[in-house]
Amino acid sequence: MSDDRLSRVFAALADPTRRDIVARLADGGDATVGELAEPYAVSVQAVSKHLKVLEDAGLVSRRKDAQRRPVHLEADVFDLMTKWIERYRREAEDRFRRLDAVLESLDDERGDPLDAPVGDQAARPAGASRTEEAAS
Amino acid sequence: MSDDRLSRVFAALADPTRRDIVARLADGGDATVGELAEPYAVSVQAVSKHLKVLEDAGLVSRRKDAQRRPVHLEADVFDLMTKWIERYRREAEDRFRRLDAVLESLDDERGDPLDAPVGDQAARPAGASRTEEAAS
DNA sequence: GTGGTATTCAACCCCAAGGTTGAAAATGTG
DNA sequence: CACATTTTCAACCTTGGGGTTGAATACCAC
Repeated sequence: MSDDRLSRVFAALADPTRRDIVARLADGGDATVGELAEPYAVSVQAVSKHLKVLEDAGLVSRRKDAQRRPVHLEADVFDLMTKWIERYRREAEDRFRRLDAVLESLDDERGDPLDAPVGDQAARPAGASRTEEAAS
Repeated sequence: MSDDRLSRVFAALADPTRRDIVARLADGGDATVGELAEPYAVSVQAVSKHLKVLEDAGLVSRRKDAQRRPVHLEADVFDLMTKWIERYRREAEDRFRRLDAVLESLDDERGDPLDAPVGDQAARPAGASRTEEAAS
């Protein structure tokens, strides 16, 4: 469970330590594993694991510099998230606006509400209209 | 670990089924637990648990309508995520621009690079400048 | 080559996450 | 009241995530 890209990204950011690492890379620039591990109470190995998670999610990449592995933040992934979020935020707001319109029209002329089958609050269960396919 | 708000939100969205539920609420409007569970292969109880996770994260709320519990998408949380993402995306880009400037100035006059201690690519380990406090 | 430093690999705990089934709770309906 | 419907609660199982420690790897410095 959770092997698609978005799942990995969200899962990676669900951990405060990993979010903090991202934050530090964002305003501190690239850093080595040791540097990144220093502030935390946990072992270097643990941080190394965290970095692997971030890497698998595509949030960071590791360069190779002698025995050091400087970690670099890949800002592109943010776009992926933003896109997902914005898409559904938008839809939710649109639907909301449509609902407002319906309520208004109901209030006004007290008759059949346009064409949008919005909401169905506590009315008949509708039952068949669900669209599928998890987020692209 | 992971009891703060953002952690719960990201963790909630790390599951494809839960993301799908959010997506369906976003463009289908409120729906009951049964309706939401119908498309999936899993039990209704499992979906009920998913909804609890979403609710604890503040992504949805449940109204009370007889024995049904219509689920409603709380679009506000999206702002929280967007804010977090945008903040660090911005910083990363700023840092990037600053780096460009430094490289440019190095290229130009071949001397001490302004004041911003950007990047330190493979130079001395710097060692002490890390700022703390995980994302608010 | 010997040694020190930086990072990962491997084996191992512990516990929370997602799933199951079965029963209980809450509420409309004959 | 008896019953069907919708949802949650409770107990349980299995898997994976985050942590640990100890060894292996890779590289620079002497």
